[in-house]
Amino acid sequence: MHLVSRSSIIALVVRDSIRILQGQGYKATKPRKLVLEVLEETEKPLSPYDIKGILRARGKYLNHVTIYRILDLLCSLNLAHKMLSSGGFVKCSLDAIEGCHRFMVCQHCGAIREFADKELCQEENDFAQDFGFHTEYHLSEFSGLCSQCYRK
Amino acid sequence: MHLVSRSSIIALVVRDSIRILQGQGYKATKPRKLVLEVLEETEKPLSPYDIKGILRARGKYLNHVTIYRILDLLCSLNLAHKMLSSGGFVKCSLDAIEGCHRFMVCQHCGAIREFADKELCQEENDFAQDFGFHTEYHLSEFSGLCSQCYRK
DNA sequence: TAGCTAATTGCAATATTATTGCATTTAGTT
DNA sequence: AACTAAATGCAATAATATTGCAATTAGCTA
Repeated sequence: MHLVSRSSIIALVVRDSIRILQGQGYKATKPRKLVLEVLEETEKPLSPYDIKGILRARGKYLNHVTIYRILDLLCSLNLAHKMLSSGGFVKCSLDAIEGCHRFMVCQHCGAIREFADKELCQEENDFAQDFGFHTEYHLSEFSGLCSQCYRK
Repeated sequence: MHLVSRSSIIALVVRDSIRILQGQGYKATKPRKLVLEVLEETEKPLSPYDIKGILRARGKYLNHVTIYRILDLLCSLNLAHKMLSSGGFVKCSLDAIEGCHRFMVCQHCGAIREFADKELCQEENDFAQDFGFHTEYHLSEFSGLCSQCYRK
């Protein structure tokens, strides 16, 4: 039961991200909106050329250089992340805890989900601290099966 | 105070890794020993071409294709890992817990260290389980400053 | 709303990284 | 020493990433 449509959620999240960009002095350009939309819709790690292909299939053309630069920007602002497993990029959830990003990647359907957990995050930081290591940010990637794929 | 020399430790670790390879039916070839040595000595994430360069500087030549294939093999056996931050490869410590690898990467000196912690690992898996996610393995990467670089 | 300007994008050229099929070599065995 | 499957090297190619500069555009300002 959905109270709001998927597409309206996407539009909302994209708008939020754009607002963050603007808040940092970056412009709300068409290419940036397009890349954010694709990342938000797809929910799977995408390479720059994946994104280019998806957009082209919709009749939208973006130069690959532009996509590289947009992804760099999004990552620098923690609005996107580069995944280890695939090398692809994913959109971060906006409520992710600063400096701590935890992803689960389903080996079967490829879907990724991001989770924020303050406690676990703190514990990990403490753990590092015990080794005299001062953590700036950390990234955790789980690989396995999501609940739906596990049942099959 | 070192009771054993650094180089003898490296030799030992390399030999252990080679033994694991042989145990799985893979041959103990010169190129594989060379790549393992470099990874073990360097303690920093290295790209295939980094490895090629280091070896060439020592008068050893390996084709880059060979290095790619060796790194693939090592990763598939959990003897090496590809790091998120740099995309470079690092040697895994042999005592790392099955399915759970935790690295700390110093942003200043670039050194990486792997840590195994059964409890933290279990906690993370439980956390995933709560979301209905069944973890096959996970990888955690801390980025920050090591104790030495922090003091400066 | 037109015009201005810095930021952003597109383009072309190039560099870097990765992959493939096949001939040659080598480790581990007999 | 000879054999054989496995591993490496080579050449060609594909895919991915980067750079400098010209053209365009978003967000201002008048």
